[in-house]
Amino acid sequence: MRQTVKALKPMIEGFIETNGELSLKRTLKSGQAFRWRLTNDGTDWVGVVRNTHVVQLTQQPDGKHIHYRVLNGHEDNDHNQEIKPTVKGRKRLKTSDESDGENPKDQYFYSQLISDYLRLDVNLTDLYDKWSKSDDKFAAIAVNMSGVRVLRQNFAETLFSFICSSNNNINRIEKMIETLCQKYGKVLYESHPELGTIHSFPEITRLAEESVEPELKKLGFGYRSAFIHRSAKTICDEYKCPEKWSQELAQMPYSEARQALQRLPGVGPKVADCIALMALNHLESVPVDVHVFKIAQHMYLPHLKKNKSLTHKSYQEIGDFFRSKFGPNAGWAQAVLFCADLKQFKQ
DNA sequence: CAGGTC
DNA sequence: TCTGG
Repeated sequence: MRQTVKALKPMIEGFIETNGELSLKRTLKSGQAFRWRLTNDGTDWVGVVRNTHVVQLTQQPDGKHIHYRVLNGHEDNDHNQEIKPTVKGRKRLKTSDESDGENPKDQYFYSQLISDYLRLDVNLTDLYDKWSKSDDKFAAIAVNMSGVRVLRQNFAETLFSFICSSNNNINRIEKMIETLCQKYGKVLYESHPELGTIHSFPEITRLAEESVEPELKKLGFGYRSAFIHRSAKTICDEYKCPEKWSQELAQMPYSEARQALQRLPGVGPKVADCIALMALNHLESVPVDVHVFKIAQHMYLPHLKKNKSLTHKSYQEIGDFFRSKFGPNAGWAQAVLFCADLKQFKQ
């Protein structure tokens, strides 16, 4: 019964093996996702996976496992019909009164969900080795920058998050996205002791409503207010089913997807590349921001030092250089170098 | 000046 | 160019 499930507040948790190939801090707090928060005196990360599941992740002392806990129930969960709240203790054995197969099935579902989000299927050791062999500079940086992963994120959240990112800093981007979720998202989890009520990211159809632009202006979104509303409206008008469109963009060749994305207001080359890399599985996409521009100038392409700012031509040149150096997953290599360049990860 | 875009 | 440090 649904009421029973709600009342019992199912607690699903377990461990996922990472083979030492995941740094939660470097992955969740390196500016690709903006909604993960450190809680419990700096030990646990809390965020939203697949825009439905409020998940708490903890890096284990052995460095080779993460513990996960799904904090919210199963309202609006269309993946499973009914899940019995059988998991309480860690690695608890099944008791005789529990029906066979239910508990492992749930754990499998959630560990798969989280592993998919973190792209744990990708062997990061192999990638780091390959990139280090083809570039000494990368190798020198990578030894102190292990476990940087490119997340597999939602399309809509990535799109509107990076529209907000233009000419902006990470702190303010996080605040703006939180505002979007609180104002237009649905409640996923109520009254977290440190984070308060946790909301989903808004539906595109919600952001397409006429009232959104003036409301966002009032909330301090500046010129991004119009970009957000007009992009949402364009998607709803032209593509009807946003989910289907994102699947089509993922199927297209990278350059075509990039071109299609740039038809949206507020989406230029850099934002389009972020979406392609983080939400459409186009791992050859190399978003070139000021950080990557400086990295390219100092480490690889010294002739660009004469350029004061990024031009269309130098943008293309840097992306092509990364792809020629690091291959089909160049965007991921860029993410590692970018992470190393952020203030918070220096030394 | 901050992870650009029109 | 919006806006906050």
